[in-house]
Amino acid sequence: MKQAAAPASDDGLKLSAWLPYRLFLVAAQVARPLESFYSETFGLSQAGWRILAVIAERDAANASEIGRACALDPFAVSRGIGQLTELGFAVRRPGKTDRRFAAVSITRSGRTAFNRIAALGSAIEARLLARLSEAERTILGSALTRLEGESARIDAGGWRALLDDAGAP
Amino acid sequence: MKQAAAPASDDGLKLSAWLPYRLFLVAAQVARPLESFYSETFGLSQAGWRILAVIAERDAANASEIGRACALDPFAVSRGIGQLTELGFAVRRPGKTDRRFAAVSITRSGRTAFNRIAALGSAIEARLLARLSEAERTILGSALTRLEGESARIDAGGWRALLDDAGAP
DNA sequence: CGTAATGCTTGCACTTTGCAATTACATGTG
DNA sequence: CACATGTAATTGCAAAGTGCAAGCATTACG
Repeated sequence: MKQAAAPASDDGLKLSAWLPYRLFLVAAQVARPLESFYSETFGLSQAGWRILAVIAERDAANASEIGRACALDPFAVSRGIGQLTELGFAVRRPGKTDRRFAAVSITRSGRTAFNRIAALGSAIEARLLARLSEAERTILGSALTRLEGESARIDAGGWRALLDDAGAP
Repeated sequence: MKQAAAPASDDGLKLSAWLPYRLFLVAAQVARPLESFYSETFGLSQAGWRILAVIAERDAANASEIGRACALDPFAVSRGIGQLTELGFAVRRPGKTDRRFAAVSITRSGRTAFNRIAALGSAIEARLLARLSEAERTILGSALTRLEGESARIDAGGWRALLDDAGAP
């Protein structure tokens, strides 16, 4: 049997031009320096950072709220919170009315850490935005809102749904 | 010591409005159905899929070219190629002139698999693009090109560089 | 030739992840 | 009021993935 180099492309999907990959690439490249900062400075994981950012803007949250807010499954949230409490960046307290929902909130030192990371994060965002015109920023913002919505629907539908409706509403 | 909920936000970084996170979110949500498709259908890993996509558009590539093309370190590339050859989706042949550079190329069945995955990928992209106007697509495309460049520079510079030049060229 | 450099692979320890089972609590039902 | 049922969160463990030192094969250079 031969099994060798087939001539050239059949389907027109070029990875480097495929929208999801391009989004991923920017996100990944930009996440790397940030990640090495918070991981070597605070020993924080990616999930830990995301959760920290979420509880920094709410003043108490339960695990499933956090999960929804930063696209993390319950396991990851639980472990992330565990890490944050170990580091002294968050506290868990049993919920007021329903004690199954533990209320997680950020501590003073958690906020300090958050602010240091956020400063870097803002610097990164500024660097990116500097490459865009005012008009482009506006359009990108509104386009992203729609893309977020659509991608959530795509995710929820699963891959089977994608093949059926090759041309459906 | 008290360590409890601090009042509210200090630094103005809202995760859900932070550009890199928004990009990541779309990319991640959209990648999930695709990933479950190729993983349950072909037993392919994420790295495997990326490499497959790369060798589908070149007709022979060495490991470091592949690595550069899809942002994977040499170890991951090596293992990914290993997986692809085990699945019969790629072949390694010693390089023509310099036999340290093994030439990796896609097989017929690899191309078949690629086309099936690419069909799904294109469907996803189409769903996303359908949410944008023609003008938006153009602008998004050109903006992404610049963001890719800038994010590569940010990545290369590391986090120390980001704090220094709070206001540099 | 022999030594160094290059491209890639492998083995092994370590970390992360996915999932079943578990705990803890709340609520509805006879 | 006991008891089944449902829900939120956690934990233990196996599987998968990752990072890195060391290895092999090959080429380049003195």
